[in-house]
Amino acid sequence: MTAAAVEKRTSKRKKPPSLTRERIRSEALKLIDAEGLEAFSTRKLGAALGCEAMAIYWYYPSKEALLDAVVDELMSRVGRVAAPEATDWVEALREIARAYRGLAHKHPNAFPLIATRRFATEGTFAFLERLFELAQRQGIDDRTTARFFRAVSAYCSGIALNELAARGEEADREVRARFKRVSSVSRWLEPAHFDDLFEFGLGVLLDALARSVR
Amino acid sequence: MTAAAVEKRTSKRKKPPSLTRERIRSEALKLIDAEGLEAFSTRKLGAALGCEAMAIYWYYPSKEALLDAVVDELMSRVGRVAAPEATDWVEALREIARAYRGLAHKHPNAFPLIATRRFATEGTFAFLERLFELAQRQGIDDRTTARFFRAVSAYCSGIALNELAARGEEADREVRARFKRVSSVSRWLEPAHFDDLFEFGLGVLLDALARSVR
DNA sequence: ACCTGAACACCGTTCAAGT
DNA sequence: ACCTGAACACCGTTCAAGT
Repeated sequence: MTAAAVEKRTSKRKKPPSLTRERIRSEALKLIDAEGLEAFSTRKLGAALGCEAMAIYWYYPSKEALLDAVVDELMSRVGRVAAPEATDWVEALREIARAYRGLAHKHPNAFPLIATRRFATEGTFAFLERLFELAQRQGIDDRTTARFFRAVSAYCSGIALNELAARGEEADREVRARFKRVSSVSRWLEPAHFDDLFEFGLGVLLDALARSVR
Repeated sequence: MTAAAVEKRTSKRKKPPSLTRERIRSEALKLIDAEGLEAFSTRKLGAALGCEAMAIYWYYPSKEALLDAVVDELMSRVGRVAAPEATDWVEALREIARAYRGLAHKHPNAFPLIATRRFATEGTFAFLERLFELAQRQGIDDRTTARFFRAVSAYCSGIALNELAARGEEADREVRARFKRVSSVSRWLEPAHFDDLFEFGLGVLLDALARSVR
């Protein structure tokens, strides 16, 4: 497309908006990733977008609504990464659990948003719909689906939050040293064992699911 | 004690401070319970205590440190409620899990603090020390102790956060209605089933623990 | 030792105004 | 329709000063 054609196009539709909901949302996530949730503000986001902070309010009614949109995008990603298609429900749940925890590692600053916010946006529902469809095709009743889904998702949220909170816990090492048994057991709770700890609890839950499906 | 005696006492020690770490901490919790975490500020806390906001900084280095102290108090309470003395470790863990979830219901506004903050204060350690001592007396090795402790505590954090986030989720009912399977499974995820869902997942984890102990 | 008060560098959001 | 700019009512924290 020539420069003239572009010119003609853009001059026809009076002028395209420089902001979009998507651009704001993804810039918000980038800022949160870079500087943390506490440091994130609509004013800084405005600066990053090259506009006044108030311009954002034309696209989102509040900062809270914008954060919901960020969560929605991240949750949709979990759904895409772990497409529950060919496998059985136990394995689909395992993949999703891993992808969900992976999200916590990829976006440590944004993850607390997901874990504390209500799990009820468009993108989240779309993803759950496919997951629950698969359960039905496997002949798993709704109650069992609900129970294991809740157990696994709660477990993953908790584990991930725990892992994130453990960053910089070395500072507490001296106070912990005064508690003999805590020190002893804590050896197994260190970051080096995070993968093992996660898979262990997940295995316990999914083994029970596998037994109850058969 | 007569008024004169009181007068003599207080005049001897030049003047007792009107603030203490404990008074500030418990007033902070009261404010968070009443108005929520977002609305909580050092300035409002100052007003509630009858002093300038800045007076708090003589007792705590920052708002963050004060919130850590609030978490510490709440965690110590869980330890006291569920005194792991006479029972075996499986049942001790079950009681603690219930007490921990109970905390979320008693202090819904403060609970996210506990779940997202590092689990490493004086009061928390004192409580864990007793819990891990009990595990040792039962002959449970440190690795198994660590694995199940982590699994159960992560599960409880996640479940509790989930339950709190579900408050006011009725607003999302219309969007959920467009997803057939989500609607169907969600019937079992409603507040009426929260107790059942919690006990179900907890049971799965603790049954596995009971098996591995024997 | 314990607390005040002014000040600094921020917030989210409303609202009238610009283009 | 889309964005600006001033304004309002807040924040956490520093620091000098008071008692």
